[in-house]
Amino acid sequence: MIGTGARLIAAADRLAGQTIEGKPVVEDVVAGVLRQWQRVHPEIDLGPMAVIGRLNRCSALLRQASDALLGEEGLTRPEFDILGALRRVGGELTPSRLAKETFASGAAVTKRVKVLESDGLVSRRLDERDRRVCHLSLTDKGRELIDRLLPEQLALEVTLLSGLGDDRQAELADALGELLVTLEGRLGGLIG
Amino acid sequence: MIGTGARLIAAADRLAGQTIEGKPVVEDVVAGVLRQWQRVHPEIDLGPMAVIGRLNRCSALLRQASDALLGEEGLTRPEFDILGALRRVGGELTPSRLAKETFASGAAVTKRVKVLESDGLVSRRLDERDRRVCHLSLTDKGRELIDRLLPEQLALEVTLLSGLGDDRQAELADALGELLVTLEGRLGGLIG
DNA sequence: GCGAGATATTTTCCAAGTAAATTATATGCT
DNA sequence: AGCATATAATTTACTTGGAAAATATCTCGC
Repeated sequence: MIGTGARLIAAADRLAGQTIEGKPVVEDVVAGVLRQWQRVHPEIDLGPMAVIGRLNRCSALLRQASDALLGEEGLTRPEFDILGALRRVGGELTPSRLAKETFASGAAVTKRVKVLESDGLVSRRLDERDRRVCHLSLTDKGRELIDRLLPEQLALEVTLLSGLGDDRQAELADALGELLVTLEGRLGGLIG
Repeated sequence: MIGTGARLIAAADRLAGQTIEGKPVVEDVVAGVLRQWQRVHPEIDLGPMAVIGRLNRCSALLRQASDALLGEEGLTRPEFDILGALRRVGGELTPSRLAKETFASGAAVTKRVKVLESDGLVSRRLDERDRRVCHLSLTDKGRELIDRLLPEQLALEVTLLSGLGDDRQAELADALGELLVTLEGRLGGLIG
């Protein structure tokens, strides 16, 4: 039987280049929503919705696709994020630091780590100086898993993005980075 | 205690990517993540993560900001989405149609509508032909609320996006729309 | 007209997340 | 030293969302 991941990649492949002379054959769902609003409230400027509505929808669809891939491997996305954070920092993290790295609450990290520990993917070391603290790290099994999954995940993402040319992708990354800097500056203080 | 030292390390980490000439003086959080991965796996192409990581993070921050605004009005975002869908279609919707419009499960719609009905924002009309079906619409109170909230929401979004110039916003909307079309094509059918 | 199956909605049950409380420990002030 | 306060991690209590079951009704073919 063929896996969901393979099916996803096949589906994404089939989508690549579904344009005529650079213009989309069909408009995206947000365009329809914008048109509906325009009919009801012609006086309102819907510019922000054209950006943010699409951003949210793209995010949701991309997330669903990669959740499906991770699901085949028996991992949830938040668990994957924890393994990823531990891998990319290259050493140990405390639960609270891990919460910041993965933008999650402490309680959520506690629960996820408990599962990952019982799966033998993460191990815990107690701090000698400060007995409130513990240090989490990947086991060999955990490192092997994330090192196998990351390329799979990226390969799926490549196909998901392949409807856009490389230059367009770079443009997107650049604009989103610029936006993200201003959002972090504005909201980071307020939120976390 | 670990706090002071760890905080210094964290601060140093945050500064690590800053450069003085032409390059970004402040970078977004995803840039730091990419740098960490690059150190661990220099052979992997992280291009997709530069796009998708930022996309997801922008989406999360924007959502938090507008959730906060809606929270002040006593609404959740999913509830707002339901009111918005009913407003923009300009008439009635069945629960199942509403579920499709708001990308939610039928069960979630049932629960949300129950709350909105008890708040006097949504009303229900039974179909005479087909007694399985009902038709939902906004009450006057519901329409007034969404008509007051939508401009507030858009005004907030304008300020959130104001770090980008208008041309850059249009570029973003365009690129995201192109991406969204390809993602929806058959991925939407396959997954959602 | 009457089953068999299809469809619309709701309900049930469970998984997962958070805020707030709790526990345990460390730090700072006097 | 000793107590008030701060911090790290976990636990608890509660909320929300979805998948699947349940309910109610319709439609089609005979």
